[in-house]
Amino acid sequence: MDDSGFYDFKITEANVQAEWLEHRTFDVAEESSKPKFYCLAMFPYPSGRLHMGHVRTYTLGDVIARFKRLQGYNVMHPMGWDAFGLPAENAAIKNKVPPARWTMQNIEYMKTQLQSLGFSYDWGREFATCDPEYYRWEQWFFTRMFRKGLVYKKSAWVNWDPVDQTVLANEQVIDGRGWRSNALVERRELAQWFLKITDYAEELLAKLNHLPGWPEKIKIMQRNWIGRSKGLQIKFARLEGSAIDVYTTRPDTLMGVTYLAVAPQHPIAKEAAETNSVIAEFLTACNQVKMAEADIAKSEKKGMDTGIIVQHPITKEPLPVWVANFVLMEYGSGAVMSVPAHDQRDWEFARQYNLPVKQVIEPDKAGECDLDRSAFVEKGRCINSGQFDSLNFEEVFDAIADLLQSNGLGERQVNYRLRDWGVSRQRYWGCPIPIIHCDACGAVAVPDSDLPVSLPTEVEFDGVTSPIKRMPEWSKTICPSCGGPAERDTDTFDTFMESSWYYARFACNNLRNGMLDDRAKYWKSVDHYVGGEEHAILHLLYARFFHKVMRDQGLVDTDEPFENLLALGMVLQDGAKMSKSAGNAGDPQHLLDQYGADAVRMAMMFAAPPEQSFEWSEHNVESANRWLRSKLWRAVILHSSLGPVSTLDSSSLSESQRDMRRVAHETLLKVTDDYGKRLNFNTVVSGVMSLVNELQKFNDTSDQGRAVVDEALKIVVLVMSPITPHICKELWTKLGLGVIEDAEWLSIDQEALRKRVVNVIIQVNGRLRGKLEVEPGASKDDLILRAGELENVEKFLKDEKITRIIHVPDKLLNFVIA
RNA sequence: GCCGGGGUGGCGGAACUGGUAGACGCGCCGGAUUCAAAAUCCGGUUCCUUCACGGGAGUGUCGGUUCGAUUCCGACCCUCGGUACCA
Repeated sequence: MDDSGFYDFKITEANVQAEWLEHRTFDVAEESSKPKFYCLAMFPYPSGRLHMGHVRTYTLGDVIARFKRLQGYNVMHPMGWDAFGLPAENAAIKNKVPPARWTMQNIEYMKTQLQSLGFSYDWGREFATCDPEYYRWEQWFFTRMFRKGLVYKKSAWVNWDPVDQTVLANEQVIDGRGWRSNALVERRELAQWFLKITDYAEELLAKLNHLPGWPEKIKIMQRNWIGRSKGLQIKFARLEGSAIDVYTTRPDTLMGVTYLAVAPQHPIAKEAAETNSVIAEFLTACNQVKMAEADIAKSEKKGMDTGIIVQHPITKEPLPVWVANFVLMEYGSGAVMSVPAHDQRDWEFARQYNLPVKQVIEPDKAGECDLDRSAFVEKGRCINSGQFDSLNFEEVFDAIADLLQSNGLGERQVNYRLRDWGVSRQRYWGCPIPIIHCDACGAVAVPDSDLPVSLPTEVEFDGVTSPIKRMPEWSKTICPSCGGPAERDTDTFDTFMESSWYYARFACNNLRNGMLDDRAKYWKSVDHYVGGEEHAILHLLYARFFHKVMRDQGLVDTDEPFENLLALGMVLQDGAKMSKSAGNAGDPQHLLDQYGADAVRMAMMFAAPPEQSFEWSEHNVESANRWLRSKLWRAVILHSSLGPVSTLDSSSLSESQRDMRRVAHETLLKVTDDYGKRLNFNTVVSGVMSLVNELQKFNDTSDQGRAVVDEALKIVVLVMSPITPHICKELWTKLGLGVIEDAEWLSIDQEALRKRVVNVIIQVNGRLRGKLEVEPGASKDDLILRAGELENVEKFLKDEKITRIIHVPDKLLNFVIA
């Protein structure tokens, strides 16, 4: 680190990080004259070691936080741990370590890794979600929702491993078998707690339109996920027994229904199975596919006639009821009316089982409609529909809705694809559900004074049964309502619960007597949220839901948790995402040791724009390290070794000095836009590299030449500092500019941007035929004259008739010939 | 299956509003420096064609709009993410 030449990242990075820690440089408080800026990257699951996906997320978050800090904001940039989850249980089985201990060890190690990457966190705000001081407020909040009627219990299906006698996550079911036992999984029904997220469906949908800072693609995905639709709920009566309800968005095709299809889990299917062993076998087979929509949708479509007959609500004709493996019990009422002529899936099913196809819609215009080849799924006009013939979609929708409504067989309904959020997990390593079951009083919320319901941590964990399910000393308790003997709920929460409100808790992580206080109102919503695109739906939707419930509880006073969202593409390894389950591929540690944090950060930022997925290659770290020491470091050292610099006098510069200065300010303009608006940090790096290349060529050691270099280097070091903060802090000092964390972003000199000459391209029929270097603002006529003199242009215009000449000022001249 | 992305040299990517395709970096090739090496520096590098100037082709595939398309439109192929118990 001496002025004679070499840059030793090990010494500089260690010193700089020690200084940040010692001075608590990035600690932040609420009182400030500056505007607040809350920058947050999705906190990690402490899986053991960081992988390159983490490095990408946290570097991007850090770059934004540091940039905003330089722009004069009071920046909160916290970090914590999403500490509950399945991998801890898996590790506990494998290594015979209790999940809590394994988790805390991981946190300890990963924290050192984050610190060695030089992130500007306010570590005073750190917490882990497995800390009872955190999850007690989650339990408290759940009991508020419970009281408000936002919580209910119903039975729901889970993957059941019949050998290990345990519930399996979808991830743990591989090719239909339990991952450890290899047994064929079955579905089982269990009583579980649900949160009424559907009560907020309308607002969750509507408020997407008030999130201009979110990528359009994420909003589209959420809209589709919520899946609002307008349709009819229709009753198909049976001769005996209760009617079957179906929901349809296409009542215009009601006259074309030829059968009904119900889910294998539908009561009707079960009823049919009672007297028919073949159906019973079929249902068993259907229940051996795991509980994942993708698997259900991809499996071969199969069905069976249940023998049950229903009546068409208008024609009163008898219709058979089939059970079909592709009908989802969770959506709508678990039964659908099938219109093979106008629904592709029904059409395929009808062909497969020789069910009748009845066309009731014809194309409006002379369109394509060949029912021998496929269903006609577009909207059109009714035919073969009796009284509804010739009506269009809207007309028949209303006519049928009115008719069914008047005879009590149907009603208009707005439906959502979004389902209520099942939060019960039959696992150990999670937040205990604060409910007590009493034979006399039913489910009773644990009173505030008894919170938290703590999870015992020193446990024997065999991976099959959750320890708290076989610890009567833990689960046996007294009913808070009647004082009689009662039992605790031994399920734990879905870990998405913890990550649905952690961002708010960072504002007041040390609050002992409440979930949130006024500090959460000071920090308001997260200004910039950074995280992987894989969270586009579930995590982000659940957090949006929680935020609205917290708002209605008076805990926060904004409508949305995340104002701006940066949804990062995946860091791929061998074409797939890096993850805990993939064995923590891509540990950055050896790269940090060999090339340093700045090089790792820079390589990651340079590799690709944030929203794009890319295949990680370690090689770039070496070249980043090379650039930092042999280009950046050397340029500054070379410059400062020549001694003091005089003041820049922009009016007395030579042409080449003015050009050099223009490039510097153009770069500043570009990177300011890249940082602030475009969020493309790869082009920040390439822009700075270009500028440094230009500076190297410039090589002007005159008085004003050095002043130009001095200004340019100041720009280089400051704009690189969010990405490579350690070396830039050192170089900022060497340029005699003080403490870089206290610096302000530089302003652009508009005068310096003015161009002496511009390049105008000359085209013939849109093809490049020549170039002209002219003064800015050259007229079209002038350009035509000078372009005609170019030999290569003349060659193409000779003997041709020019029909048009297109002129884009200071850019292009295009001769159009016949 | 469904929803949402992506596809540009040997590789990562750039081209921001329809206007010079391939910036910047890696790799590779050639050279300088060196006793030699490392490090560093200089030059070249989409493909075909040409001694050269130049010309032709080219941004997943096919088609369309336009004076001009990586950019807009249509169809298709491949690939990645999500698909409600991985987080």
